Order: sequence, then structure tokens, then C-alpha cells
Amino acid sequence: MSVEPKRRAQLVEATIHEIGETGSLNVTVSKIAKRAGVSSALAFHYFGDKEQLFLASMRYILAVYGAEVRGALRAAQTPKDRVTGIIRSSFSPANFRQDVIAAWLNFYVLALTSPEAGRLLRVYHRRLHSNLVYALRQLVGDDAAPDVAKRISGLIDGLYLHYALNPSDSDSEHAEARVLTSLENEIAAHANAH
Amino acid sequence: MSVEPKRRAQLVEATIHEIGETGSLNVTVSKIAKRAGVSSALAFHYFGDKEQLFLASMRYILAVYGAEVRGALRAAQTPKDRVTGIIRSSFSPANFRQDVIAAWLNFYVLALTSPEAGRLLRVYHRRLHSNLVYALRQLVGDDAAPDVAKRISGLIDGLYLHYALNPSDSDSEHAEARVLTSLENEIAAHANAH
DNA sequence: TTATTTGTTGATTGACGAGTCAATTAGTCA
DNA sequence: TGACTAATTGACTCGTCAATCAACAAATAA
Repeated sequence: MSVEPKRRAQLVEATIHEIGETGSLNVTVSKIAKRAGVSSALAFHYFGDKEQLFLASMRYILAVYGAEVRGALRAAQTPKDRVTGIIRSSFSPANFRQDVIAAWLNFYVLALTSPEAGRLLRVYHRRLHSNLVYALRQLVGDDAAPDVAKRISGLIDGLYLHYALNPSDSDSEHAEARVLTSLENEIAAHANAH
Repeated sequence: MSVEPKRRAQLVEATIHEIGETGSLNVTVSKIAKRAGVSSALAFHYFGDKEQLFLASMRYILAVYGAEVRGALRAAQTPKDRVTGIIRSSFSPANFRQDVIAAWLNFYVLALTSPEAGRLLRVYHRRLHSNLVYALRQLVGDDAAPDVAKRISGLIDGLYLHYALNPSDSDSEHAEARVLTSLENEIAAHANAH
């Protein structure tokens, strides 16, 4: 079998680690390649240029997250299980890690300049949103679901940001619990409106 | 009077515009200086190096925001006025602008590598948090206030992030309304617990 | 007037990094 | 074995940019 997929994966993972360690996109292809154990020329050979390497790394992170969400949804029995599953996925060990979060944050910045990066993030947002809306309908009603979903996903991203700035004062369980509390508030607010 | 403060202000504002336009911290000192109408050497003369220029720009943005919050708090009559005042300040025209938000986002990234940038952001977070807690005490009780504050500030930052990615699908009133709705939820949840 | 400080710049440099390319090695198959 | 392809690299180019510096202008003081 060809070694190409393996090399691509090595380079993508090295990219994420490097971004996480440096905390910025100012990482050299040489450094990434060295971490992956290959020459920089090989990175260019496989990815064309630096931006494509970044985009591949984004897709990888998004794919990992997406797989986690799908798994949680598959295992869910009740509507509430679905929502909590989505929330839990966001704070799972695979996603809620310094280097991954640093990469996320940097990809948001990248999205300001790279149309393709923006597209990827928007696709992810839409999927997350529609998953949430679908799961929330039976909990807070069809009318409220979209707005509630925006508040929940907004809170998730905000807590990511806080964690990026201050990993010490909030761990994943803390953050997860905060979002779940908000969810309870939303459900209660809906129940009271009737 | 000396021209120094004027030049510093020109350079700081040019920095923010440049970051907003570029969408990243990959802006050259020359570009910034040209926008400010001076030579790049002058920027180095006044700020020492590029990072100091960035930090001065952060302090400027933080100062503008802080002044706005203080104004809102001064005008507030009731506890609820205080909280809504803080929330409104976050989405005021001066703060909720593409270039300012792009700068914010980039400063978060900068905080990952620059200790001083991290310090500045953490100071801002703490101030925002304590302002919120103080205002929330009478609305949701002493015990709940800190947690509620975290959820509200988390939501604010998350909506900033969403706006940075997708300015079209959410304007400042939309975002503000979302946070205010969450605030209502929190207040209602507290009322129901008694 | 002359001397001194303040403001300002153009020219320069040293380092670094993206991307290219010609050349080498490893692997495959007839 | 030999012919061919895939994988890989070291060395190089070209551009960019942060930072420095020597010099000059303009205001201010003596």
C-alpha cells in the first residue's frame, strides 16, 4: 500500500501539535516537517502550499469532532440525551485539549483571511446548529429551538475561548456543567411559559 | 505641547485598522506606519518593537470598552440596569465592529504567546466578571451570581466569535437580545428556586 | 546668533521562511 | 537482472520584514 495517507496524517498531526505549541499560525513548514520526521519539501509535495496544509488540519479536527458527535447521537435514547451528547462531545478529551483549542482559535483567525477556512467553519457551525435544533425541538418547542441553539452554541464557543486564555481556572467538566446548567434554564423557561 | 501622544494615538489606531483589514497579526510595521502617515522608523522610535505596539493597541481597545462600561454603570439605577448596561456596552457600536472584533480575536491569539497580552486579557476578564457578579447578586443571589456571571460573559464572547466568522447573520441588536434573554432565564431560574 | 533638544526619515542589514528543483534512494514488476 | 515509478531530500532562490543607525530638519533655549 502506498505511504501517502500515512505521511499526510503525520504532517497534519504535526501541524496541530506545532500550532498548539507555538500558539499561532506562525509556524514554519520546516518545523512541522521536522516534527513529522520528514523533509519540508515532502510537505510541499503532498499539500502544495502551507495554506492547504492548514486546511487539511482543520478538516481533520472537524472530522474528529463530527465523529464524536455522531457517536453520541447514535447512543442517545431521549431528546435530552441528544443535546447533552452534543454538549459532552464538545468537551470530550479529544476536543478539549490545549493544542486542539489553540488550533481552533487560530483557525478562526485564519477564517478571516482564507475563504476556504471560513467555509469550513461555517459548515461546521451549520451542522452543529441543525443538530441542536433538531434535538431541542421536543424540549423547548419548535419556535424557541433555533434561538436556544444559538445561545447554547454561543456559550460553548465562549467557554472554549475562556479556556484558551486561562486553562487553569476551568477544566472540561466545569465548562460542560456550565452549558448543561444553561440547558436546564432553557428547558425550565420553556416549561414555565406554558 | 509635544506631538508624541498624537503620534502614538495615530499609530495605535492605524494598527487596529490594519489588523482589522488584514484579519491577522501578519501586518508589517511599515504598512501600519504608512497608514498613520509616518515612517516605520518612527513607530520603532516610539514603541520599541512591534509587540509593544500591539500591546498598546490592546490597551487602547480595553480602555475604550472599560470607559463604556463605567459610563453605563454610572447611569444605571437598578441592579438590572447594571447588568443590561454591561451587556449593552459589549455590543455598542464602538466595540462591536468588524475591525475591532478582528483585533480582539487576534489579541486572544497573541495572548497564547505573549505573557503580557495574556495578563491584559485576564485583567479585563476579572474586571468584567466582578462587575457582573456585583450587579447580579441582588438578581440571582450571592451563591449563584459567580456562576451566572461566567455563563453570561461566556455567551458574550461566544457571540463575538460567531460574529467574527459570520458578520452577516447576526447584528449587534440580535446578539445583545440573545444575551438579555439568557439573563432573563437566569433570573427566572433563581426566582423559581424559591 | 549658536547650541541643544525633539522629531523624523531613508538607507541598510541580517535573519528567516516559502516554495522550487535537480538529484538520489527505495520499491516494484517483468 | 534491468527498467521504471514512487518517495524523498539538500541546496538554492527570492522575497520579506523587524530592527538599527546615521543623518537631517525644526523648534527651543541660552
